[in-house]
Amino acid sequence: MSSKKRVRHGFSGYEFPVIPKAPRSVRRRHSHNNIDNDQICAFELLAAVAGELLQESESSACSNAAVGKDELSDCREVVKREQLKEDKAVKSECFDQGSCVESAHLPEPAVQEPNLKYSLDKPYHIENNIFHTEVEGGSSNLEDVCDKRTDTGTQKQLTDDGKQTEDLTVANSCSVKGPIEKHVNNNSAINSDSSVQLPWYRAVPRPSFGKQRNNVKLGIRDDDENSFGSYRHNTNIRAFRQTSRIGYKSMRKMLTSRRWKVAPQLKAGERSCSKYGMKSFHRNRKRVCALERCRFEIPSKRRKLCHYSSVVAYDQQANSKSISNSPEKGIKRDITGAGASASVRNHRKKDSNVKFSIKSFKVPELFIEVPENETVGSLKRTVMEAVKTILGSGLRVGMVVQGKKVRDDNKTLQQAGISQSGNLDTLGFTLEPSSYPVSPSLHSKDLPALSPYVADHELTRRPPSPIMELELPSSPSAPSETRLDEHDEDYHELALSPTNPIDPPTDVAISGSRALVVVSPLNAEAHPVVPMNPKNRCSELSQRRTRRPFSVAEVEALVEAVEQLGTGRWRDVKICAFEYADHRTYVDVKDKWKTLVHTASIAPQQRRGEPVPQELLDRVLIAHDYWSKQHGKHQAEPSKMTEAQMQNVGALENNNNSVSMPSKMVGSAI
DNA sequence: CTTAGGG
DNA sequence: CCCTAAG
Repeated sequence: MSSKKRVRHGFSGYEFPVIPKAPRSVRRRHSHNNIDNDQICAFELLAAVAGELLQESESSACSNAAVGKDELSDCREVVKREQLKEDKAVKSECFDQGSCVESAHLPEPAVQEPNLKYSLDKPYHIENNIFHTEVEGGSSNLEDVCDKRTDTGTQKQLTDDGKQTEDLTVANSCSVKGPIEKHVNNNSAINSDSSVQLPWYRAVPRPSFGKQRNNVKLGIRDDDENSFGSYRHNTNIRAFRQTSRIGYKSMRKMLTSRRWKVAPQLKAGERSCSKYGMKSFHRNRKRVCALERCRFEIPSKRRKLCHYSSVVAYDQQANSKSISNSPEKGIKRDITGAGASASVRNHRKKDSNVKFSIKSFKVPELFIEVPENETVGSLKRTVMEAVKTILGSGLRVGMVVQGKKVRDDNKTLQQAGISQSGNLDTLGFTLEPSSYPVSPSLHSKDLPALSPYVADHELTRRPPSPIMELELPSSPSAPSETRLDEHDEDYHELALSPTNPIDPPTDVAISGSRALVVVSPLNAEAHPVVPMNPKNRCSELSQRRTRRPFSVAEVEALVEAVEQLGTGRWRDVKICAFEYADHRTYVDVKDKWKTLVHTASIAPQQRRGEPVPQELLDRVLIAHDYWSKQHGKHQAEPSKMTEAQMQNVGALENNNNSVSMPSKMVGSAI
């Protein structure tokens, strides 16, 4: 553990941020009371949750438990073989799509200890992915594994640490989803085949330097757009740029592109897996292992969706089911006549019951760090601790209907849009830290990331040091928070938007988040595990980014930037005017300019939203006009509007090259 | 990745 | 704001 500390410090300035940036919208830190998890059997907890949700379910846990074991076992075998066979292709595939998913399927909540342990041990991504087929033993060193990986030659050359990381990254690309879906209790309208499912974790060792190279950081997190992969690319590609802070977003796109490039490489048959595979999987209740899982992800560009628990609706009669809330749109519809599946019959509360089964819950993301020379066995234990921690630290259930969080607990299901009419396929559940005070208003805010772990993702824009330090497991309650706050302010969106008051503090959440750092007291080798708060992304869904109207100040900054840079260099304009406003991308800026031009050209009565001073609009038109002409003409010199031009109250309709600008002062902005 | 435009 | 074709 002490080594951890050392390492983190080692990653000073030169290092990259530890945690990827958060989704564009909804960036918040979350609290997570460090309810000194009394080792609450996570699964018991889940069982409880499931129990609540399953209105009439008389758990068929016992049976499931037994079944689960077998299936897991089988699945694992299959995975292994499959991986051996299709190794390479799949690996890159999975990686490219950025969804190195791995999930440990934990049998039904009521599972007994032995089984529990078993299932946890087996399907771990670490084993199935990182170590792939080359490592069997539980005592191998991560380092060794790395070497082996690179030796296979299937990955990129090991030229430096970064590369090595990549290798590892690629290696752990496959996922396993061992669906355990045994419906034992046929009498129950609601089949509680619930199972705990770890997210499609992906473990990505972080690059390291010099002495620190002995540590491997595994960002094990919920498969999502915010991948360490993104982070890594980001740093590699743009580290040299001051503007790397916006890299995340860019990367996201890049990854998307890569995914698309990969998809076509699949064989026709494989490609269709996304639908066919899933379909058959759910329909036939067959096991789906790593490879398939990977493929499912490929066509999906909907990664933004969180991994909600899968909900299966049942039609007691037909015994048909449909999985719902599949992150992958398109799949969901294919499953079956989803509507029918939710139909309810013969019930006392005639036609008013909603029946469904929660197939599985996904565990929030985890952040793990272990030394490179860590043993596999130890890492497994670490992960186990992480799981236990996250499950035992207090969870509550969140519900999502049609992509939206249902926060009002007082609503009836009907009011929430849940009825037996068949829309259950839009229903999803999430597990969230129960200590986190949900505030709808706060949720959509773009809060500064104060906590390295919970805030996750958004940190790429900041120097890494503070993050590193905060990872110190030994300082869960350290004053680091304050530091972060201060630090954050420096990097937070500049005071460019007076209309965007500093987001309300979320003390509870913030302070609580730090408690996420957990040091297992049970295992000497255990390492700090930090469950990443799932809330962030889960609440975000795949919705478009939250709308952020440009404030007048921002508009002014934009206008000024355009006046100087022109309308063809949006990236520069963005950097110039919104350097610290991470939520503004150059595309946003460009779009805004577009609308500004439009706004400026229409009657004031037709304008909507916060009125923009006519003065600014005038400047918009002028600048727009100016740059338009510049382009058509001698584009030899990308000259910016000179002072002279700006000072000149010239005619906008100049035919010749001498386009001039009015006397609006450029430097008066802000 | 950036731009430029349509949606 | 999103998505994408182009560059």
